[in-house]
Amino acid sequence: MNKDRVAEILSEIGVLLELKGENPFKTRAYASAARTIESLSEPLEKLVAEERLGTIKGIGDALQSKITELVSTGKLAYYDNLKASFPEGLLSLLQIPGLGPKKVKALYEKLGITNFDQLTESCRSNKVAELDGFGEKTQAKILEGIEFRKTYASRHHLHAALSAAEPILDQFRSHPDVIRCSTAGSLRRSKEVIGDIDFLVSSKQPASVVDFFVELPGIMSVSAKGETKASVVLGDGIQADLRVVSDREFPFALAYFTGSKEHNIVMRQRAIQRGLRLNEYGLFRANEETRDPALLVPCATEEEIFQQLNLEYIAPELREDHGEFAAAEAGKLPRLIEWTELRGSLHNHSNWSDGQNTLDDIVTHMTGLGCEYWAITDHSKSSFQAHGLTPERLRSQIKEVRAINHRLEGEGSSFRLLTGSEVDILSDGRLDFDDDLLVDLEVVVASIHQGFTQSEAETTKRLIRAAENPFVHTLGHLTGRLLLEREPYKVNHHAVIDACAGTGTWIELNANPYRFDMDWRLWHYAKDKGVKCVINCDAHRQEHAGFLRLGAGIARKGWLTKADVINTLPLARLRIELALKRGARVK
DNA sequence: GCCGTTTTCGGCCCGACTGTTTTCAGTCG
Repeated sequence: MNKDRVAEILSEIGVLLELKGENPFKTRAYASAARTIESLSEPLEKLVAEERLGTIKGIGDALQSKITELVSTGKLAYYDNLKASFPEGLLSLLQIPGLGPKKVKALYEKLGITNFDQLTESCRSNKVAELDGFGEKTQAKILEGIEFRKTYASRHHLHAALSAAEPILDQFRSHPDVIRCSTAGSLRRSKEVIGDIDFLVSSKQPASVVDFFVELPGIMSVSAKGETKASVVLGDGIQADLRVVSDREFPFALAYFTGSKEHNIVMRQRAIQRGLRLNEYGLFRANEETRDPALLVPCATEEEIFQQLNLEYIAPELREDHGEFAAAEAGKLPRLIEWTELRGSLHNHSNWSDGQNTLDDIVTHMTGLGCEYWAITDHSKSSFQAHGLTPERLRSQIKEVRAINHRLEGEGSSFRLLTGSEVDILSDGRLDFDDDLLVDLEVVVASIHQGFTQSEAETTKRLIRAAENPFVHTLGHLTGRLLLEREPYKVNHHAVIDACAGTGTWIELNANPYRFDMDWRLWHYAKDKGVKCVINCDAHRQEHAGFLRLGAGIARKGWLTKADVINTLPLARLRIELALKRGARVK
């Protein structure tokens, strides 16, 4: 039983207790313990074995004994009994907007509703509207929610949310009543998957801005609209929320709505410890909730709020309560990488395998973007589905790349293509090409493309074996996950990272927004082990060069700096590192 | 269920909006 599964069970216990109508603080204790366990940096088994669980904040006697039971026996009687007291599927009803634990409880107890079909049926026959606390509108909203859920996913890839948000932000920027504006929430924190888009605006005319927002073209429906906030559904099914505040309140509201929730809780607690109150309206010298301007500690920017709480400025990407407070207090926050520091991508495809563009097109486009280099790493022969290259075709591609580089040199261009391969890691961990071919390539990325069903131990062993090949520079997309589509294959990340630390092998941060693989939560560990990151586009068409920006956002979430990322190096230095990686093990 | 320089009980982050109510509970972020 791994820690993710333990966290999942604790979090589910929290929800089930809510459905039971338990003390909300008790349910919160389970939810908070789940988050704590999920973000542990050392193995849960070790903590349990050494009986150190109780030393973790938020885990007391009761949770310690439950987690110990889970980890050592793989089961938890308390959870099994609790789960058995509710019908299967009841929890899924919570996914409908407007339905929380209390309403789901009422639907279950009064009407015996346990699934979507029964709920639809009861709404259609008007039974739901007759319940206490429900009404016509609630009933209609539930039906709408069920329908919406069928049509659209409730969560979205980062690039989809960004492309929907940026034009709207531009509209706000040019609106005369808007003073300052920003996105907030998970989008601003650069989370890999976004639930909804949050906009924050400061204005002296909030009503005018709210009206403007709900009237924007491309808005499908308006779900809520008040004096200072509104919720809409955009054309592509993404929900967007707007909040309008005064300009004095803007930095406080920005910090508040950027979150994360966990981060905010700590911020508030820090304020309370200093005899202050922090909310979305300000930081106040008071012991109770207030909005009294006379008590305000004025802050013009987010930076000043952090200062008042004796913290270094914490970048939005780090606001997950994953150690940022300890570092900010000690003045030890890293200077995070900027996407403009990236100079090229070391894992990309061309029309030689499954990419769209010719080598010449790639040169023109990437030169135009200001890149210094671009590695061509088409698939290897076992990836039939992707027209993987045979050794012969790869040899001719190497010749063509060299010819192009020769031509570029003659033209006085400093841009270079790099020869390479995304070589398949076969089921037993061997590579799809022999070493005598790999040695002739400048860049080798090794990735898994088949055999997803192997056990965690087998896949881990496979990756480690690939990492140990001296000609491999980088392990590509470690888990093969496709966000919101395909589960990652099971990998013991820590073991793979440890192995890479030993061999000097780099790990890819695949910047394709469907992948963002390796996950940001693991980079801090990799960085501490001295493992370098390569932020790769895995580009299959030239527009994918834009993924570099997204990848840098994810790298920032992983606490990475310019020095941690190989492809911030200028070409000459990169070539030295590419050679050193091999030279360290090959004479 | 957790926690403690307010310490073994009594707190636990808190405000906006909606819908159902007629003063507030539930949901959401």
